[in-house]
Amino acid sequence: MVKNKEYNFTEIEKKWQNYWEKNKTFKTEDFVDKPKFYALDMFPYPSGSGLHVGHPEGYTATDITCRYKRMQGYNVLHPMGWDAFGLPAEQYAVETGTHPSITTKRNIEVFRKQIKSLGFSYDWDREINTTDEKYYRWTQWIFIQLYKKGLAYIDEVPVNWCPALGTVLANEEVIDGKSERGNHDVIRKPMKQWMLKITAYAEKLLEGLEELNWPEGIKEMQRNWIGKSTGADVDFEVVNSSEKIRVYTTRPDTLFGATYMVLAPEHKLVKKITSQERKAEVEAYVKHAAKMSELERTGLNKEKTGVFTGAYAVNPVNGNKIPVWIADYVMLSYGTGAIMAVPAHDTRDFEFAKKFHIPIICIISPNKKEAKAAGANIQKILNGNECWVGDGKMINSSNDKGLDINNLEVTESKRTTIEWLEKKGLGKGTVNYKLRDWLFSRQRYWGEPFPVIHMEDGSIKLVPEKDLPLTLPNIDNFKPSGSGESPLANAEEWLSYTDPETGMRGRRETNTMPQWAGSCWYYLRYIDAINDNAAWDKDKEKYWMPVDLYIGGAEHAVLHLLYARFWHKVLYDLGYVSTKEPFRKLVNQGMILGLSYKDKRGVLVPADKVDSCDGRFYHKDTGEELTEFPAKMSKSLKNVVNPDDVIKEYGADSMRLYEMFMGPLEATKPWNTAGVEGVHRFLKKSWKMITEAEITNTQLSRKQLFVLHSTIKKVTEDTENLSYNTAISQMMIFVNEFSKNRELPKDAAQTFIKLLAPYSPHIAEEMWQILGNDNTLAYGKWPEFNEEYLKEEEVEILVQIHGKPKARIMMSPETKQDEMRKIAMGIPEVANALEDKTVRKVICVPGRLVNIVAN
RNA sequence: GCCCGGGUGGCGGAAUGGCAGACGCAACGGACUUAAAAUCCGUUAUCCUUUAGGAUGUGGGGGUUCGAGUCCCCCCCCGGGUACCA
Repeated sequence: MVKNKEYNFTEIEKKWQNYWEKNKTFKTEDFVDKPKFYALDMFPYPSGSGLHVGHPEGYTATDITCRYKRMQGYNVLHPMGWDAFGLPAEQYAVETGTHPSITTKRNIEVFRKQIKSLGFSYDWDREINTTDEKYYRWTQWIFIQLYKKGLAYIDEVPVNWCPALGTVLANEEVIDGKSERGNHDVIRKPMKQWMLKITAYAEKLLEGLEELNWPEGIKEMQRNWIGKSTGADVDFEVVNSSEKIRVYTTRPDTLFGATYMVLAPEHKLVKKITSQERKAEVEAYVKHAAKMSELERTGLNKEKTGVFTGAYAVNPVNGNKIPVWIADYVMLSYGTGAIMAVPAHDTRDFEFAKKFHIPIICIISPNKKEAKAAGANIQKILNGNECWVGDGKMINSSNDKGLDINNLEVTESKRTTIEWLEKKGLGKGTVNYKLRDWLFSRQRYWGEPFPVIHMEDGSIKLVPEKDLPLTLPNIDNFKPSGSGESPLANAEEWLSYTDPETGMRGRRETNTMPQWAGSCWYYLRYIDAINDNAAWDKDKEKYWMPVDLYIGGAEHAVLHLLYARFWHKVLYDLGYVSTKEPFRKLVNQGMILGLSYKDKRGVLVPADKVDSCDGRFYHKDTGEELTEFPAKMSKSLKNVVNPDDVIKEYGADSMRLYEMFMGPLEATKPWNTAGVEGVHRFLKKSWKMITEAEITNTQLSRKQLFVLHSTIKKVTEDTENLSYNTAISQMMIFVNEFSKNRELPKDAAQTFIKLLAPYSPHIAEEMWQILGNDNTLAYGKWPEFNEEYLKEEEVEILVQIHGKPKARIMMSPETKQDEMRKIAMGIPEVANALEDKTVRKVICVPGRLVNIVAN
């Protein structure tokens, strides 16, 4: 046994990382006869700036759980890969001419090295890379399956076109209608784009959420994104015209209050119904609206605008002639692109009607209680001078054609109105979703090419599956083509195609797929990462799916998770996967902030300008006292923490431990390097406890048994619940207790090492070896606790009078309530306090307290 | 505006409706040392009080309860998401 060795973490960590790699300790076999556990990390985009401390947070969490599960006898799948297509590499290529594949390869190498230095137990044989043609071959294959199922189509969709840059920009590259780079004008230009019909799965995506063990907040965000609403389509006849305007409304009950209509400026009826004298004004407005981006139309302009078309329509419930307007607050893309406006009961319509002096007719008498709570003036509402969107009873709502909903509540009147509309053939009940089809093409080089050829007769030909992958041509000019097409439009040779059978010529699709594509199914490829015959083996899929634990950032709450669920559901319907949902349990790790400093005026001070002394902070130059506060890590604040530096100074084990000890996994929390010091001290103390104590075979004291078994219990339960921070606290308590003595019972030592192993695996392996074991601890048996040792003979019971602590007394936790009461009343202090008082009630909680109510 | 989180010591945080502040950081005192670092021991919510003790205390206000950080109602503040979705 090697004794009194210093805790040389650098050496120990290198030694065990080499050992695991050489022995393929974490290579995962399929079909092992053990319960399976699939833990997935959201794979990173390998950026040029390397890993930041946010990445290892989630990775450490899954790694702890995986190591813990292995020790509990699970067959664990824990893979890692690279989401490596994307804009930054392409922009770098435009600037420097370096091919994105070179940048990507280099960045991946840095990322891999950094991730490996943390000692994660990934099965590196399953590493994937979305830019590898052996991978994207199958991304293309899935696209073909989507296409064949009728879920992929081409549509003319407006894109952010920047004439000055000659390129199409992503939404995030456009700021206030100008390009982020160069501040050039950006206009919306329609282009032919691939769309995926995610709307066909809206209902399934909504229903599927029910069965998932996901944070309620994320599920709610997805529900809102899908945005299901029920209502009715209603037809309004246009006066002096054969046209009808169809509107979608969630409030068919308010038809009697509809005093005007609004069409989206792009609505196809606008041209047909506009009167001669209004034509010029309407056209000008349409032109103006077309220039604005959707964000400008919706987000920024609070003030309502619109113009009257000169046309009138007939309200189907009462025959009233109502004016038809156009306004940009109505979107073509939602519902039917036209609305009936009920200004008395819709805030947007109310604002609009006020501005343009359109009549406002109240048809709901507000629920008095609700109106009072909302601070509404009922009289003003009834007069049409205030808007009421709450509940109430219908008024002024009957006609002579058999519809009378007066005095009905909202729900009932909706139902009655829809029935009446359907009977008269004027409308029908419908369901609508906010969810829109997914714009699936990008005018970029660095993405998956579509396996599609546009033939000269206008037809679309798919690249035969056997000819996949369709690889990216090797080009050297990554500048945009100038036409709005991707740089692929310059790859003449690659573009042209001649059908080998018919001789017909065609041109390849120049769009590429968005970054989402590769990440939509990567969890399936890990299952069978090097299969050249199929995207994955169905039996392996059955064995491993679904993912049991998926950890990643909340920024992917909606899009990535919704898109991946969509593809998964399609693959399920096609019989390629066996589960309806891919990710059973989802956890979002919180953001890690840096510590920042500001002076009294609130001016931020970069961290390298700050001196600290006695727990206070001062400006290096001015000496002014500063306040410390958490803020997002940024280069300008100089508060970015690099994991490499932390590992160099404290080791990977300390880094892992601190990432988890900071607070709950889901919480946003500030990084404080002093905290790393704390957990590092704990590891040093553990090391000393094991290496310096005399390891004996002596019996544990009762107290030691209690601490040992409470520690097993707490670490087991907390690890199970992903409450890693409190598990670590308990291990600290253990070490504090057991390092008091010179002697350390071997059982306790070995048990502790096992509990620590998932958290700080390198030091655990080393200490395990020091105790004379020669196998890796990776598959060691997880300790179990014995309830017997958790029982205490005597516990301190609190005696309260009126809920105020009065005395404390030791007794067995088994003591019966009557007995507790008797003992408590017998305490002199208590008896004194109770003199000349009548005891009204005594509450006895065994093992806890006695509360005496007296007066 | 709406939706989702969250407000607990100097700081990160802990607490099945049952003694608020576990564990860690920082600070202070002490031991060891020629000294420092490291290590070890102790103190540390606030206020009053010499001690003993007392009062206050989980963003604010009400409520339920013998008992509320925890449950209910109202309000304030911070973070994130989203935006005229008819």
